[in-house]
Amino acid sequence: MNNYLKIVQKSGYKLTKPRTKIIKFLESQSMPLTAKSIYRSLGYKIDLSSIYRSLNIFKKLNIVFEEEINREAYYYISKKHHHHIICRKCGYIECIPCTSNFSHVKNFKDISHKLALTGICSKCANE
Amino acid sequence: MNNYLKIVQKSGYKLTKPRTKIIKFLESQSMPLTAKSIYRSLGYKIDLSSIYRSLNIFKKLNIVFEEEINREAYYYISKKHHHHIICRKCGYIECIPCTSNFSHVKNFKDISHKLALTGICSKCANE
DNA sequence: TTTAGTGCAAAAACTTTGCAATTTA
DNA sequence: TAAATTGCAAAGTTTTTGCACTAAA
Repeated sequence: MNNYLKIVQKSGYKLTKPRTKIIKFLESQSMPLTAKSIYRSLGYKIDLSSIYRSLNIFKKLNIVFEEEINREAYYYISKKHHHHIICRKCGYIECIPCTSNFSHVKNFKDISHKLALTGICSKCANE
Repeated sequence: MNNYLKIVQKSGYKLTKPRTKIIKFLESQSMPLTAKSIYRSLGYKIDLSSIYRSLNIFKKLNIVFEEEINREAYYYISKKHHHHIICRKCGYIECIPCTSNFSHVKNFKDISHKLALTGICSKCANE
């Protein structure tokens, strides 16, 4: 069985149809998406509140990662946390590997971070 | 006159009492604050919508910088952009200088970034 | 005096929650 | 069959907006 689904099940959560559909859909996507766009992509069949509930569980399990863009949460499924840069003009997105673990920050343990990157992509810059 | 106030005025904005109060208050604070906590700190006398409007102007003028924590906007006044790390247990905040300009990210120009850092402070870690 | 800014009330947008009905294990 | 999960409706938050009144230049 799909690895992510196994993680859900082994963590004591039930493997329901909505959860399975959300995970399979996220696996087919390479870029971060809002809860609403997942809702739309799944044909409005799974309730938005259930999507949020599932995503919150997946976040806890480190299956799904969240980033914030303009005060909106975007979600992506991945084995490892990374970052994205978004074009402020056209919305084009690229992945950026995560380079820093912030180990240079003293006085704090268990540091987690979110990076919101925006810019103007080369296509838009040449227009 | 206060430097920040001068910038507001020279940029063509009127130097109103609410704007002056917000700037002076932010100058007295060393850590980022939400709009609501500014509202509260100013005795609920300046309307929350005016606080948001002012902050949005100050952001444009690069007087005030914004960061997002748990989908909430935090604002701080500063000559230069920097970062903050917040303790997930007690809320204690420390400043972190900004080290990367993301010039290694190719394909994008005019890159701007927001970093949301959380961790467990040494005090909470020893409890 | 003219224009910009404020306060108020209401709206908009995103996310969470309570609860009865349904599904999983 | 017991317990967890879903859908629905409603509420909660944060942020924005329209408009008449007020204040700054």
